[in-house]
Amino acid sequence: MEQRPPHAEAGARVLVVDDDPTVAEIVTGYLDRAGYVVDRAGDGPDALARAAAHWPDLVVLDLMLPGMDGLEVCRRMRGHGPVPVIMLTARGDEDDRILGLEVGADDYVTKPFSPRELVLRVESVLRRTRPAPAVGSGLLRVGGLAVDPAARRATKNGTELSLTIREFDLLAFFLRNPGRAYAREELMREVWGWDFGDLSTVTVHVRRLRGKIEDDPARPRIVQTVWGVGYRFDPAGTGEE
Amino acid sequence: MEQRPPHAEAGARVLVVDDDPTVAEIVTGYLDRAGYVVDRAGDGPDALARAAAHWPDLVVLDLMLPGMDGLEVCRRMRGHGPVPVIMLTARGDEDDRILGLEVGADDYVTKPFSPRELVLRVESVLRRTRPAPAVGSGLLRVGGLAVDPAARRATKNGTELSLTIREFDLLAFFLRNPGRAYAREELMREVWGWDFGDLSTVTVHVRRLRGKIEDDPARPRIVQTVWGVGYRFDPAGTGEE
DNA sequence: CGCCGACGTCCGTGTTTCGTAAGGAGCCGA
DNA sequence: TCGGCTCCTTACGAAACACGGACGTCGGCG
Repeated sequence: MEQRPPHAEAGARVLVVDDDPTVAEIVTGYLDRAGYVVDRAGDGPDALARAAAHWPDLVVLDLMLPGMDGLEVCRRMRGHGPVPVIMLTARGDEDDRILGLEVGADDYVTKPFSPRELVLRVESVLRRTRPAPAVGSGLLRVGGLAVDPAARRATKNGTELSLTIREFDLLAFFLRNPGRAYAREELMREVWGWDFGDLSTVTVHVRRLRGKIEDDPARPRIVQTVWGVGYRFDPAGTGEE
Repeated sequence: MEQRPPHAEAGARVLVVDDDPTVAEIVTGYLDRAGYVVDRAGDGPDALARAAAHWPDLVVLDLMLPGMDGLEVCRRMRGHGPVPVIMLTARGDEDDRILGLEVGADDYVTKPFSPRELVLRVESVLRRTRPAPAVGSGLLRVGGLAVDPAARRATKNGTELSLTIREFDLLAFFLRNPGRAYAREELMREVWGWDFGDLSTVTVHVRRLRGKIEDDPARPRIVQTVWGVGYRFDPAGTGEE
């Protein structure tokens, strides 16, 4: 009995975010049997962390979450890269629907829902967005720096850089948002997905990144320090060709 | 029937380089229907010649070409001028990806690919490489002075000013409210966010700012003193060009 | 089990920036 | 011209800040 639906992309990665263990369990079970690789998260920060570790092909997102709500999670996720999102909303709550669509959800399912319906929607959205997982997620290139988010590779002037996960994400974020100054808090939120924590963590990772991409790490030109504010990625600092 | 997708840059010129007539035909067809002006070349020299005749806005380049290969074509093309390039590579060939990164492709598509995906990538790259002119993006400009709050950069007649936080905020406030006179109390409230404090603080910072932006700090023309009142930012004083 | 890399945290240090004080110069009205 | 008030200028101590080095932990891998 071929249980796998015709359009289930083999091994597409789905991240399920719901604070209700029962719901998450059922949904996970169905998606798993449908042939997807399923990851689970119980709240917003958890979701962002897991997404950072393994970028999902689609996110099933409960609108109501403890702490950071679904809209916020969706917005931040989109900050890292384009990803289709299916929202789970309270029954017939029109406001929720509107909010969901505004924030850019690709579809929504109202509770209570049938798990089979959800699976169908997942398939549908994946089919719809499949040819374009790369709109905006293509190669990032600024000056002599190139980052390939899909392959998780980065090069400078043609030579490959060996970056750690954090360094890579940090650099990728900078390439996606060149020229702007970011406070450590923002970087911590956008790259780490944390709302709190020691900000010196950011400082240290910036230093480590600099050590790998700057010609003279003591006098950085690519990732500049904005005194009293944070850091800024300067496109002009990347050794142009 | 308006077939043109919303994001097609009107009449952008795309050069398709592929030695396989079938592939070239299909790609050309899709790009043409998407609203682009498409040119075709079957090999390297041909591509260079056509590029010389009509410089393209973007090149879709097969990596495998008879004679001169895609990397060489890309390199030579770049020698004549900056142009975005999308590489067509063999499926999942990691080496090709690396090569694409090194040689400076802006994106790559692995064969076999869906023509629709290619069109989306073309749009994406064109959108990316043609950054919208920063109009209404919060950039403040008066005369020769320019302040970019997001980047936290300030320039005078094109040369960068190195301002401290307070100086920057002060200047930004002035640029946002030109021509009006402000009491020290107001500046302290608006820029510092304090309702109390030594007003000489404002005086000193105004002086420091003057030292960095005035041609002759002893006879300030940009930030003028309004006797018995406070200070006024005078647009006419900014060295217009 | 031990090794090693990645990560987050902490601390000492040098530098930058800030706020205030104080003396001198400038402006204004009598 | 003089006195009073305002503004300019300089200087300085204190605080804030960024940086580099180092350490302990955790997890993966041999």
